[in-house]
Amino acid sequence: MPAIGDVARLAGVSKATASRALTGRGYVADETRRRVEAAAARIGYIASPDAASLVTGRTKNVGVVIPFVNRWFFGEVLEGIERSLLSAGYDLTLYNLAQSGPHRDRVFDFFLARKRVDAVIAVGVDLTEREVEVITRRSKPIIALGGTAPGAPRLAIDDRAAASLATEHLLKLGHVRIAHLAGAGSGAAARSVQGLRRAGFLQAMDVAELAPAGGIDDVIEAEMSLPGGYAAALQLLGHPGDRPTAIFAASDEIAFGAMRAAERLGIPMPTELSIVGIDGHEYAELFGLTTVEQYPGEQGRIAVARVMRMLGEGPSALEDPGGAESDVEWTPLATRLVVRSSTTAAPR
Amino acid sequence: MPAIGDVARLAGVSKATASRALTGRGYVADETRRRVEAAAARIGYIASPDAASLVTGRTKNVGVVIPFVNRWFFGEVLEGIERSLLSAGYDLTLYNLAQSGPHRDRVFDFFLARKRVDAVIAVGVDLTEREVEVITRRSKPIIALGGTAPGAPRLAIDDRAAASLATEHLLKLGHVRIAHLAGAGSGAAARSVQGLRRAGFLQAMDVAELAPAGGIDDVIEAEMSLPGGYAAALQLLGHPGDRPTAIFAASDEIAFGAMRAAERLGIPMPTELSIVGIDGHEYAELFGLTTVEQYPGEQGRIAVARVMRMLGEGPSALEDPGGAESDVEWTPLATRLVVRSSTTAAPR
DNA sequence: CTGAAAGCGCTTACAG
DNA sequence: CTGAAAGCGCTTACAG
Repeated sequence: MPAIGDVARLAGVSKATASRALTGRGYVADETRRRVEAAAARIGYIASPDAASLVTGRTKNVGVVIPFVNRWFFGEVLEGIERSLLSAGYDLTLYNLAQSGPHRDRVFDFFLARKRVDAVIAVGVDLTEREVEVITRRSKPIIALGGTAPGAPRLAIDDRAAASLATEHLLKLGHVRIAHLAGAGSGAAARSVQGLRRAGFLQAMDVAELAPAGGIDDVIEAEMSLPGGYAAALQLLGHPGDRPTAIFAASDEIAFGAMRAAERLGIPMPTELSIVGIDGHEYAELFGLTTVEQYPGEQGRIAVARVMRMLGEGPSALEDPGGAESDVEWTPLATRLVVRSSTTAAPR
Repeated sequence: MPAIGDVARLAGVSKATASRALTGRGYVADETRRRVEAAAARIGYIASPDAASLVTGRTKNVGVVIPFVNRWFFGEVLEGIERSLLSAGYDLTLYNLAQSGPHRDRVFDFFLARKRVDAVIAVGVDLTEREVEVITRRSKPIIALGGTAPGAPRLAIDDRAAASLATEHLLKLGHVRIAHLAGAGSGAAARSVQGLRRAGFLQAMDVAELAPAGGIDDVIEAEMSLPGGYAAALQLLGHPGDRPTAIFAASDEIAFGAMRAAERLGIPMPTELSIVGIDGHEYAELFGLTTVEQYPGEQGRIAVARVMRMLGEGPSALEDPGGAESDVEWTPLATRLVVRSSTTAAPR
C-alpha cells in the first residue's frame, strides 16, 4: 500500500509538494506536478481518505436517510442521488430509516453525529427539530427531499397542487362521486406528503362544492403500496352504498392496487370507474394509468447539486437547475399530468 | 466537538486508558471504566472513526455493489444487508453498478480500492477476476450474493434446481407445450442467474423428452422486469402458431408482465395458460402467482453474518445460519415452491 | 491495571 | 514555488 511518502521519494520532492500536486491546492510548478502525477500513477497511489479527512475535516461522503428502498419513488431517488454523488467523487452512506423508534435515534445520535458524513440528504421522511439540530449543530448541510425538515432547505413537488390537479381532471370529466385513497397517516400529519395530497383533494372538491364519496369517512387511508391500495379499494368498492365513479389515489402504487381490486370485483374500467394516481411509476404506461408524473431520478440529481453547492464544491461537473434561489425559499419540482386510458367521462 | 483528551481529563485518566475503557480492548479496572464512560456520556463524546481507522486499519464500513435498487430482489437484499450492518455497528456504502464500462471500473479502481471499506458484498452481479483481485489484493473479504465472483465465497439459491422445480410443476400438471421467458443474457452467460435458470428449464424438459414451445428459438429472452416480460410475452403469445399452454418465467416480474400480456390478448388464465415464476415477489400473492420463493431479505442478513465472520467479528449479536461450512463450499440458500391460482392442469 | 510516547497518513500554515 | 515541522484524533506496544 503505497503512501504519499513513496510518491514524494520517487518524484524527488517533499511530501508537502506531493500533496499539493495531487490535491491541486497550492502552487506547484507544472513540471513538478507532472513528475508527481507520473510517480503516483506508476505505483498506483491512492490517498487514504481517512488521513485526509482527519486533517481537512471533509470526508467526501454524504449520508442518505430513506425509509424504503423498495418503493418506486424511493428507489428512483436513490439511484439518482448515487449516480450524481459518484460522479462528484463522493461516497453515499445509506441509512434505511424506520419510521421512528430506537433504530432511528441510533442513526442520528450515533451514525450521523460522528464525523463521517459531510452532509445529509433526507428522502421522504419528516424529521423532527431535534434530528435536524443534531446535524446542523455540527454545521453540516442537511436537505429534505420529498419530506420535511424544520429549518432545512426543502426540495419537493407541490403535492397539494398535484392532488388538486388530479382531482380537477376527474371533475372536468364530469365525475361527482369521487373518492380519495389517501396515504396512511395523511389525517394525522397535515404537512406530510400524504397530508398535503389529501388537502389538495379536499380543496378541489370544496371548490367544486362536492363532498368526497366513499362511506364513513371523507377519505380512506391506505398503505402507500400496491397491496395497500388493493385492500383499501376492496373496502371502498365492495361497499353496497353508492359506489364512486372515480378514485384519486395518493400514489400510483395505490392506484394499481385499486385497479386490481376493481378487476376482482368485476367493475368495468374505465367506463364505470376512472382512476388517477400521482407519481409516473414505471408501470403506469403499461397499465394505462392516468397520473401526475414526477421525476424522482432527476430530483435526486438536483438534491445532490444543491448539497454540493452548500458544501462549496465548485459548479464543476454538476449544474444546478434549481437556479440561484435562496436556500430557505422553496421552488416546487416539476410535475405533469399524463392522461391515459384509466380515466374517462363519468357514466351517465 | 469533544475529543478523547477531554474525556480523559474529565475522568482523571490518560488518553490511553480512556481509549481502552471505551473500546473495550485491554485491561481497565471496572471502577475506572465506569468513570470514563460517565465522562464520555456527560460531554456527548463520540470517537472519530477516521482517527480510529487510521491506526487500526478498520473502517467499520462495508461496500455493497448492486446493479439495481429498484427491482424487488435487489431492494429486499439491500434492506436486509442494511439492517444487519447497522445493528453490527457498520456503515453501508452503496455503489450502484452499471453493467460494465468506465463507471464500473471507477468504482473498483478508485472507490473500492481506497481504504474506506473493510469488505465488499457484491449482489447479483458477475464480477471479473480482475475486479475480485482488486479487493482481495488488499486482503479484504469479498462475497457474492446471487451472482458470481471467481475465487470468492458465493451465496445463492440453486437457480438451476429452482428452475427445474418450477418446470416440473408444470409437467406434472400435464403441460407439454411449455415456453420459457428467460432473463436477458441467459444465452450468453451460462453461469449467470438467468443462464442457470434457463439451463434448469431445458434440463427438466429434456428429462421429460419434450421440446420447449415458443417459435423460433428455444426460449425467449426478456428484460427481468414487468415491462420486459410484457413485451416478450406479447411476442410469444401473439404468435399465430401453436400457443404454449404454460410459461415458466425466469422471475416473478417477468411473470407479472406475461399475465398482463395474456389479459390484453384475452387468453383466459389459468384455464388456457398457466404461469409460474421465481422469486416470491411481494405482489405474487395478490396476483395469485405460483412461484418458487426465495428470501432476499434473509439472504442479505446471511451475507452480512458471513462477512462479519470473515472480518473476525465475534459471533456477538449476529448468528450465522450458514453454519460452519468452509468459505469456498457452497450451500444453496432456501427456496420453496408455492402453488397458487396461476397454474392448473393443462387444457385437454 | 495505567501512563508516556510513538505513529497511522495525510494537509497546512510558516518560512524561505 | 518548495520543504521542515506540526498536528488532525485516535490506538497500541512498551514500561512500569
